[in-house]
Amino acid sequence: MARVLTPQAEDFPRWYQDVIAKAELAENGPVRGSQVIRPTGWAIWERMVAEVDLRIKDAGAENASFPLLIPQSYLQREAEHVEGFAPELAVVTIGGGKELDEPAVIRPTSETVIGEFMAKWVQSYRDLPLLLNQWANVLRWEKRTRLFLRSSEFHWQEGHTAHATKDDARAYARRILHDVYEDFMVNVLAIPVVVGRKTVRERFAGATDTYTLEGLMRDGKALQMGTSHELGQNFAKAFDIGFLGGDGQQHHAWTTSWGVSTRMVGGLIMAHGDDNGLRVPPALAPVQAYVIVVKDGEGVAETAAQLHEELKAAGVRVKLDTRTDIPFGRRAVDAELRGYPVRIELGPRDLKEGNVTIARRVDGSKTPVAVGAVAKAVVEALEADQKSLHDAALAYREAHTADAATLAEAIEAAGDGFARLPWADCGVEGENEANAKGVSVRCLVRADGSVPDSEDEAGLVAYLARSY
RNA sequence: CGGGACGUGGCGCAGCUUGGUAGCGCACCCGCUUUGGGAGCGGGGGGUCGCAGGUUCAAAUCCUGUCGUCCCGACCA
Repeated sequence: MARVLTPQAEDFPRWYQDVIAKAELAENGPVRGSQVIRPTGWAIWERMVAEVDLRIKDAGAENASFPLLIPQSYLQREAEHVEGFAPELAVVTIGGGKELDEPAVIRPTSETVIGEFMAKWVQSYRDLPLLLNQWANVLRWEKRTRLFLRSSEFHWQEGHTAHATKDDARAYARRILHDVYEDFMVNVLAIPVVVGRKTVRERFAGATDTYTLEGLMRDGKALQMGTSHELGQNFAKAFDIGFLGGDGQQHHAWTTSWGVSTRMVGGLIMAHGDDNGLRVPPALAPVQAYVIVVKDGEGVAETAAQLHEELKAAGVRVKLDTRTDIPFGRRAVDAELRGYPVRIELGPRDLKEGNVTIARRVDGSKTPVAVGAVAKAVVEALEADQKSLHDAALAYREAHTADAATLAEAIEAAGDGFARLPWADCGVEGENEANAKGVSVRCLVRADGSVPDSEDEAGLVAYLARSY
């Protein structure tokens, strides 16, 4: 077979670009750092949106929409926040041909505008918690961009909540972290993640606590797949989000923010993809089953249409391909590039036996199945492949996670995956030293794997890795 | 923003050293033959060589600048 993609082992970054180009997921836009997400890529994102949105609503948050343009002065109200974002802001200074009295920044994130409105909407402790989310695009003038992983403009979901107490805010930030993000990543994306706490150095600008979910890509580098922050009372004070408590006193609210972005598409590609292209977990896949007519013949088109309907009725997301004017090999390779989990191949040869061929993307297997048994076989295959994709990713991560006794050892081990090192043996100095060598502390976790309340807790373990 | 590489039809590249006005593979269109892993043969369309200057009778080839892309590093979802 002709070589379609650069093999991962030969040049991983090149492989990544090849997959995106050949599977027609996305390409660069005309302005540097911008990206065009093509239908195949956007369909994947839409599925992510659907699954995450469902979980966000289960967690009680409501969707709303806030403006793209934010008065520049808003950003300046929270000292660390401005400092963190100032270098990457795009600022609109002219509108309708006239210089604006106050420049407006294109949102890099919406803590500030949303804070302004929360202040209006929250008066009493009875107005809390206020649980908001918006699906939006944001813009950060990135210096070095990569499709999906880091583009200037990207799409995401940003949740913003206000609570009466610190404990309630913390509980909610953690709830999102586990019940929305971790659940989605593990059960839908089939990507095992290390869930932990960011060090002060890696914390979000303006947050008091930042939590993260770190995935391991097939080149041994870590990817931050999502974050959830406790903002303490920083933004509440800056925007005067105050409320009258049951005690008759005025209090500042405690706020949180949390987000996942189109970066997850990049994570999906790099966590599961192989030398034949993308492998999309069935639970996520926009196209789970691909009915493909290999060759025309007696009753072939009819059976294909019938299977298409049957699978649809069985709740499978299915696509029918009857384009016999395009060689079969090309269509099969395309389907593999796009990572469709299951292909149902049929032509005269199969039908003569009363069979079709079920080809599975995960392991490349092909099995003849009786026409009448297709729906059941497909559903079973989808379920099994969801699991095997996850198990393979988990096995990969375990094989690429090393326990290190010293910082030097950890930096060495981080060349090929996660290195675990007691935080006590690393510390801020160790973190700086590792950073100088291209290795960062991805997060801190407790010995039992749970998420710490503070980085000063005893017995914490640091996960170090090279990262995207 | 620092270091390196590179910009030539949609994609991948050759041509540049030794200036003379553009070529190959894939893709695309038409026809026939094909169709069980990116089909074969024949015919055809498409680029002025990232952009802007300069040198020259003449520039894809030389010089300057600029923009962009990719890789590595500093910063981020």
